[in-house]
Amino acid sequence: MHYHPENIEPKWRSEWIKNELYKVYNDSEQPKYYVLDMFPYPSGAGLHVGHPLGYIASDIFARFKRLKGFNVLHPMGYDAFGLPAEQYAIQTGVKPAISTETNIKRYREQLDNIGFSYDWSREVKTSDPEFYKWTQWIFLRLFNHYYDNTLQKARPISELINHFEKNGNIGIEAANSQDSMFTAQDWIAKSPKEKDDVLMNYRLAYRKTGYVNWCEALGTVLANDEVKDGVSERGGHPVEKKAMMQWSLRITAYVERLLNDLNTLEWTDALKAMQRNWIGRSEGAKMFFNVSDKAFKLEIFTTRPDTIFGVTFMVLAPEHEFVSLLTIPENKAEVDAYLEYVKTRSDVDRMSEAKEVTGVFTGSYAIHPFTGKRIPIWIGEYVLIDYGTGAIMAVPCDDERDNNFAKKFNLDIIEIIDRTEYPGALPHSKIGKIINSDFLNGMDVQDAIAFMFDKIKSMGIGEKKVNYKLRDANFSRQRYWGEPFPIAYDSEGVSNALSDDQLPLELPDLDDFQPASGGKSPLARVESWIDQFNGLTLETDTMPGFAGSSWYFLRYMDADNTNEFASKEALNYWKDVDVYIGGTEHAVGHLMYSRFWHKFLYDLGFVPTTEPFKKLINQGMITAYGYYAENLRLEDGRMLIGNSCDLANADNVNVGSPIRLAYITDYLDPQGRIYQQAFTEYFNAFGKDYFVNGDISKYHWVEDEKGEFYFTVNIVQEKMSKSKYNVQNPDEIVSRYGADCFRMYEMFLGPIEQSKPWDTKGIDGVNRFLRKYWSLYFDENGWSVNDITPTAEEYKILHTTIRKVTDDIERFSFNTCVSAFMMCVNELKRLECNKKEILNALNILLAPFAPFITEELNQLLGNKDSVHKASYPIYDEKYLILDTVEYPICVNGKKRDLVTLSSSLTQKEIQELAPTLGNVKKYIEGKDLQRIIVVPGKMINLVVKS
RNA sequence: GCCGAAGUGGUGGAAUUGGUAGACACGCUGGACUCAAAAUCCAGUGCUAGCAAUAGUGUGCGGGUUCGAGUCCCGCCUUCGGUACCA
Repeated sequence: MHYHPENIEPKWRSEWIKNELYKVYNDSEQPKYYVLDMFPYPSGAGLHVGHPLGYIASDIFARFKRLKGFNVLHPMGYDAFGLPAEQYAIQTGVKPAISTETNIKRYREQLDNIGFSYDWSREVKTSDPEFYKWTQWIFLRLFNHYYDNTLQKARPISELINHFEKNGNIGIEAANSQDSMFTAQDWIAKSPKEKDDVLMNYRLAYRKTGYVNWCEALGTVLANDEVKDGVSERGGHPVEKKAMMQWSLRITAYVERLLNDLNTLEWTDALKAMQRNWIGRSEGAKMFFNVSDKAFKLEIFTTRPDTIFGVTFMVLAPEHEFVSLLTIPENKAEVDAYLEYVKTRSDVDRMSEAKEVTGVFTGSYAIHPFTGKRIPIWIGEYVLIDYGTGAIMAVPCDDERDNNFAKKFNLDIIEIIDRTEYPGALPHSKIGKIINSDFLNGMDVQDAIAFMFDKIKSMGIGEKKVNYKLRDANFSRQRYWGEPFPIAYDSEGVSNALSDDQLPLELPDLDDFQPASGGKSPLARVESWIDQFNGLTLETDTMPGFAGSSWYFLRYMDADNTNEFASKEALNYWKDVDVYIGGTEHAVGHLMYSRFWHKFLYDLGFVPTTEPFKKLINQGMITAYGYYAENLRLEDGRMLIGNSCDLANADNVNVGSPIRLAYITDYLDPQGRIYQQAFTEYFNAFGKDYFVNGDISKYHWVEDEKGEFYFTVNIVQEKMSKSKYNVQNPDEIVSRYGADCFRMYEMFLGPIEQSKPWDTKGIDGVNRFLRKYWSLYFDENGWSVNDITPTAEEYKILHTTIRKVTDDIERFSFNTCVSAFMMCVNELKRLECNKKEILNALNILLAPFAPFITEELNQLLGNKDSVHKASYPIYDEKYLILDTVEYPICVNGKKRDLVTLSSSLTQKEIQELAPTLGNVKKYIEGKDLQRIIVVPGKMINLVVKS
């Protein structure tokens, strides 16, 4: 009898489905446990070996918890809205709904192959109207609430309107996007459109014109976390700042709670740090500067009010609203030219090149609040419009950027900090003594900061203020494949929320997915859809990918509910996610938005917890090796330069940048076969095919004096992705070795939170283990398990393994679990142990890792019920105790000898006994024995002075 | 630059609170079985010296604390991840 997974696995797969083995009920008496995976985007490439890493870990954990007696919710679904499906539709005409369905089917097959214990009756798809009905429903609640800063809670917008009618906005402490005051009379006098505009300043989901990340290539706006290094996360297209009317979510209202509640979470420090970083809290002061000959004041934010006497100029962001007001006629031409120049620069330009200092003088002056001096007001792109107030007071002596700016444009620099008494202090650090600063002279920097907070407050020119890097989340996408906004506008442009019974507002069926003119979504062309609510015009933007993913984990709790997103009972029973497993790539996007939505739903009384994910495990990426040729020279001496990521811009790439190796399909050889030859040689060296993802003719050829062909190879680890053609498919491994082997091998690779390159060279070891495990149950005559009572040694092996595996699963150390199983089986094999009591317990122990082989053996062992419904074995200390223990004898920490002692001896007894032992005596004879250190079970250490 | 994580054999990695470093596996070497191969099994395998027992040495580098340091402290180096004209 040999181990044949291909005979075992399909059988149990269908058996489990038939018996609804993994169905979970909400009315259990058992304690609940919620184990969740970050649901995948069903891409056309299918699952690769990286996806299941986290899924396998969570599946093992879920199965373990089930065997431990918990009612475990372990669901799966699909983040089914998104750009790739729509891009695909534009290219091929296949409708996103269709391609998404196809991809989901494929994902499901692949997932089923691996033997996950998901309760598929709770499956969710964010693109399903029955699901996005509730996404829209939550959006409407966000739209209809504002954030009360005093209560630190979301409140209905109707309360705010009541207040406006009685008192205007006087006495309102709310998160808002403006702070001009109005009275009750002002409010009543406003037109509906004006009222709508005012309310937009308070709503948690609101519309405003702002500078957004516009991606021309994708034809849509992106959120900050969807932009990486100045290009779009999806596709790597350039992104520019553009002023547009957009929906936003007021996540900044929750910023303090999002920051403080991090302390309550069992997340890694790294991840919490990322979130803190993204939130970017900094304490400082806002200050107002009078402007010469102008009625308005200029507001700035600074963390260093102590440096006020070092201020020699001011700088505004180019987009600042005062730019035109402050530009004097003589400087207008120059300023306009500068603004024009700034407009042409994308984010990549601003980031990539060496920091070049640019700016222009407006011609206006601010007045220094203490010295009364005139301070020139400049415009510079290093000041960002969306941080602080978009304007700064420049202190060139103590800020590197201000310093560079001052040097470039010959502006004054006044030294105001003396660090000579603090030799270790770095320049620009908050350490030193203030000089040249009137009443601040001689003060310590820290004291001066505190002093200035009070000073500016008492003078009425400013006050303490906390600033954040976190911005409100851009929530509009000019795309088709997303949730439509349940918002319609009247002829005045006043926004109207649809009523709950009009939900879901479904996407219309479409044939043409090209963006509509004016940077609008394809929906803008579908008049019948836009005008379906008589007289009103529907919003044509759709929600971004993170809309559905911000709350999907709640839907699993009660996935079929048609009256609520989930019932109160379900929400109160399952509460929150106990363990959430997923990649770090969602550290600041999905995880931040989910926390925000969850807190909002908590404020409204829908969910019982303030945080959605108690514990978070970050699985590392499974990477692939990427082979890049560097300095690839051809036989005629010319050098091939290029960069696979952006072939269109290959001309701009520097010599030496890596080129992705490519197998050329439509190779345009400019001269002859020689180039073809060069590539072929390279590829043969690796015995693999590579594909070029662009047109070879766009590479740039450079002359070189040497007539040799050579290259250097750079091997890097990189993300698996379809675009890199390095995807490893799990199905091949499963069909060759079986799902059990695949699961255990992925766990055996190393700690789950670590990134590691995919490599199959160790898989035989795991396969050998499974065969060895199987062979414990059989001999040459077949089934050989017997009922003989196990020996003490056999019990010891079993119980050591139970203890090790139980502890290691709890701390998500699955690779060491696999090692423990291997060691256990090796030992049992050595003892030729085929006793039922041992094997039955071991089989349950192994079940979470290898569900198929254990289920088969469980049946052969004569157990009627599934092994996945068994009770997890508990280890018993009594089996771990040995009669004798071999102690190493160490002298001053160095191992010298061994001594065998009874295991019943206490630490103290050994300490007293040790000097009398013969083989200890010889080490202490003639020496000065200071003391004896006994580590029970580990060692006896003699501390001697020689 | 700043924040975070990590550096251990030829390789992946183990060592849970400071206590025999290298578990478990891959690979490699030798052997058994076989006409042969595959598979399987047995033995060896950090490095240096030695036929060997054994001795010395050894967890990125340099110091320190300790009877004892991969683990703790101080100062560096390297790699990876995040982030950046954030005032």
